[in-house]
Amino acid sequence: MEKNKEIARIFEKMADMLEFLGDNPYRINTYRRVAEVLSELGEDVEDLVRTGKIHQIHGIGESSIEKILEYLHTGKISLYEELRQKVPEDLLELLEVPGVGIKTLRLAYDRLKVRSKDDFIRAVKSGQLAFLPGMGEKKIQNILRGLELWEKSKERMTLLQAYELGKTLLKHFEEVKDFFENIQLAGSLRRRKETVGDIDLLVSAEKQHWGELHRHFVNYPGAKEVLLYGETKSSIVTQEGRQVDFRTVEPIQWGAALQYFTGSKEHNVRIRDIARAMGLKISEYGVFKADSGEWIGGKTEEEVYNLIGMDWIPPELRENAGEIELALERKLPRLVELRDIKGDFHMHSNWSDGINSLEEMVEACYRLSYQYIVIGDHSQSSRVANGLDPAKYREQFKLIERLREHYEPLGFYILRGCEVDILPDGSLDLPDDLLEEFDFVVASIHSRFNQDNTYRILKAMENPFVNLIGHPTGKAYGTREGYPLDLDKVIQMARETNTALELNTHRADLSPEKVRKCMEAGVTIAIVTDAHSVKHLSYMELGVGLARRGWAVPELVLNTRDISGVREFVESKRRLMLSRKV
DNA sequence: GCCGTTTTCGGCCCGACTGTTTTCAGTCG
Repeated sequence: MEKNKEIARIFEKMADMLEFLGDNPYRINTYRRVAEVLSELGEDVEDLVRTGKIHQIHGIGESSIEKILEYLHTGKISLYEELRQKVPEDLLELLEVPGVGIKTLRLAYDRLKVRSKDDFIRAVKSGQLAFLPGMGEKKIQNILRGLELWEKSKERMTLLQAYELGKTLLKHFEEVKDFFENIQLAGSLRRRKETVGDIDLLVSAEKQHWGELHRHFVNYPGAKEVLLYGETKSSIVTQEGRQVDFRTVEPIQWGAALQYFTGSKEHNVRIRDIARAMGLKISEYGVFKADSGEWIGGKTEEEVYNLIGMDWIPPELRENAGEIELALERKLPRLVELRDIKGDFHMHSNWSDGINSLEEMVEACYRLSYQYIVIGDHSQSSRVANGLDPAKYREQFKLIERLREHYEPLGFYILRGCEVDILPDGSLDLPDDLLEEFDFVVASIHSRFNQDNTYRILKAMENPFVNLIGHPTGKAYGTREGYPLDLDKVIQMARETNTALELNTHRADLSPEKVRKCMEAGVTIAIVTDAHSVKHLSYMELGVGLARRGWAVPELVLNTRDISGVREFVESKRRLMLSRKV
């Protein structure tokens, strides 16, 4: 799948370069679309070429196939090489900076002879850019703030990026699986922190294989640079500029090492304190008696925790935020687990802005052994997302009806759903008589964030047919802060109206702290992928991790209910709200 | 550059917000 990513990246860059040169916007758009399709494709592009299936991929035409073939044969795309002669590639990296677009870069290029990233940053900071037309005080401030944010976002990756990179690394080690016993991603990725600084990869193996394992690690195809290459510890920097630390330990040290490298630091400090008070010493090599230095355990994490008189603590809770006290009392809650999840409530098909067809999404969820799914395409006012009008939804109902005939006998239920826009005044983008026909309704704010968002969401929750508020705070990982909102009021209303709040894996919204607030208030959450392709469906595991980080228990996670439980959830709200009306 | 039960040529990329403006350009989702 590495090739898919490489080619997608080149198409993305070509689109940027063509835009810089003022090329046909539709052509540019097409290149972006090709990049998107390639990176979301569930199959290896080389396989698709071999089987000829590449010709059936929607959005990739003859001209693009030619370029793909050229790349597969020669490792290059001549158009890209030509463009690199005309456009300073390095400058275009700044498109990632919020508030900086292609026109601004072009303007600086033409008028200030800016040719590189550093040139541009200098031009902003020295005040030169401010002399150009359309560049007022506020715009300059905006760009400066954008640059700051951009620098910061480069330091840490989002959990999603870390997760993907981690999975690729694990796959890389499958080739040498005979040489080790255990392998795990540790660190903040294992704790499911929303942002991750670097990746920690830990392996237990017999000492004689360590050399081979480290050699395999530094030969990871995605490595750009080897920082460190030793017998127990090696580090690389990936193409994307991410550091990965790799460590080998002996099988008998596995639990202690995993505990040590998972952190957090604050958690481990407390753990070692408690051990010391018991006359013990914990290190990455095991648990020892402090006086004699005798090894007494550490093969598993459970053993480490049990030896100091507490229950094993789920990694997501290891922040010294009350988990240690509860583990000592053996009163930790039973957190939601991936195997509890029986369905997904929020996903898109190519009826709106998804990549895959509805049929493909359905089949993929069936294969995940879910019991039910909700198709939730965008509603009409989300024009960018190609939102559906009532007639389109009714057309989709017919398709769902047909699919049900096949899947329901297999015990798999397709629920009619939508992601309906909450309009600026808090009303919904679809009429009640249509909403009533859905089996499950997600309502979200997508635009006009400067309105009274709290009021909008409260009002939406009063609708008897709205079951879930989509990405309730508007936050998206490190990149977007979220709109102004009184979440406490939203939580209170959610409880009063039997409405669930969404934990959106795609955006990491709700954040774990906010999940915890919901749990304390007894409000039900739903963990959803908001999948726009088949591939995204697999991120459920991450969503569960984020929920666990928010101390989520299965009783308050809607996806742990079976189909009749979900139907009861929907029905009970309708009954409740209608009874209030009379 | 891609696509097609209204089209094999002519659509596709819409609308809000912000900041710079006095009628609009750039960015973003």
